[in-house]
Amino acid sequence: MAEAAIAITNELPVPGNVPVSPKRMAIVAAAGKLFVGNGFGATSMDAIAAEANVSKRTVYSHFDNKEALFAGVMEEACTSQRGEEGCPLNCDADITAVPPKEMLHQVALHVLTIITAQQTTELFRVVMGESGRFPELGRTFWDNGPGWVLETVTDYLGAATAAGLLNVDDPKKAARQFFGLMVDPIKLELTLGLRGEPTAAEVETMSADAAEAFLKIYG
Amino acid sequence: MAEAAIAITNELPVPGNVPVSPKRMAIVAAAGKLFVGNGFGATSMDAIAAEANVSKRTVYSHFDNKEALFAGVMEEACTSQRGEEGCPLNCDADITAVPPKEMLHQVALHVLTIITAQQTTELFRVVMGESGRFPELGRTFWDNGPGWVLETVTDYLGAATAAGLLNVDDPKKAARQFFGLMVDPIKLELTLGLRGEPTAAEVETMSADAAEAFLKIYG
DNA sequence: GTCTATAAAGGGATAGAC
DNA sequence: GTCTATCCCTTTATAGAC
Repeated sequence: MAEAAIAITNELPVPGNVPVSPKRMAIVAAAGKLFVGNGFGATSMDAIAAEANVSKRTVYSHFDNKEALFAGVMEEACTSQRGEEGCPLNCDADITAVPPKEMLHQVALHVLTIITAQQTTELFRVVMGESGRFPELGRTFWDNGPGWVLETVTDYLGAATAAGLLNVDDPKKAARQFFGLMVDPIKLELTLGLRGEPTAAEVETMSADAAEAFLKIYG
Repeated sequence: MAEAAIAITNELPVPGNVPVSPKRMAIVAAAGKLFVGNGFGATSMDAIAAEANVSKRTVYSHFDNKEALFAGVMEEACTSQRGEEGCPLNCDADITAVPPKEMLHQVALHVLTIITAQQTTELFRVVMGESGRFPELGRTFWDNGPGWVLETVTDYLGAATAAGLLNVDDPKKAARQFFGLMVDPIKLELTLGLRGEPTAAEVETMSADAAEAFLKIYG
């Protein structure tokens, strides 16, 4: 009986067998669209309910208030954009089998492809704008994005140095420098709306430049 | 008669003999405080008028609408924070007389001191959050901040290479790399509220590291 | 769980006197 | 330029029926 009810109200089970209400998903999707488009303060719960084709009372039955809904949207967005699977540093193969230049190039390619995407930029804007008022939001974003990259690269640089492929004295500092060489100031220009998403060729060039510059420091 | 009226209504003339209404200044200051604290969408014109101890009608007599007021706040904030005067690249002395390492160190120190300040971070958050909806705002911020730094550093790197002090083939690209080595990912951590303003000693270390790393690439 | 209806408050913008 | 007073609309959140 209980299982039948779950089957009816949850048409789209997600991996891990966690049942997610389709109405809840619609609300989160609608809220995400409107928060990104209009900002947090200028988005009304009315508009979210209308966009989700759901009554306002239903919104409040899933989320206690506007802030909780915002947090839900960001959690969803962050986890759906992590993209760990495609990362060259996240495979099972021996990372020291690939030349560092090639490895760093691939990592930069992966990271830049994700963070220069239009959708990422729009999410980024909202997170930046609201992280002053939602401290936990900044932490969630960091852990699911830049923080994860830094950690992963730090580990790689340590391993590559241990294998004699690189000459990195402080892997943490070096990872931060590589991060800076990759993303700046392109990320800033994108966020400020001063340029559009780069082409694949441009991303390729930026990645190669970042890897090359990094190797001149630690090669 | 007209001069007398100006003298009465403008108690605080600014350098350049441009008279600025004290009420207008109060409005801009109040709006800046509230926009930073609550975001653009969640800040009301009522609240701004109250914070400025001014009637709402007075706000509308100085700024046509909320957007115009926001633009005014950002223009003021950007110009007041440029800090060009203290920049080592903006003095009259011969820039090639100083060793590049020392010069880059001083530049990084100057830039990092400005952009890691609490006030800058708070402004930065608002600009990021709203630049999707106010394209001109992103441009204004860029021109008065990062864009100016990049341009200035690009010029310096070209001059230093011409003088035989550096070996920079592409000054524009190199300036962007120096920018990345300086500000990332500390700027991101600050914006996300994950850490507080660094100490003077930390800024000093970051500046030295950036200059040192850059010279390993182009020294 | 979901809806319609509504309460209670606050939003942007304006009119007209001084 | 500045103020008081106000229009008209939208907001968040809740009540009560189904």
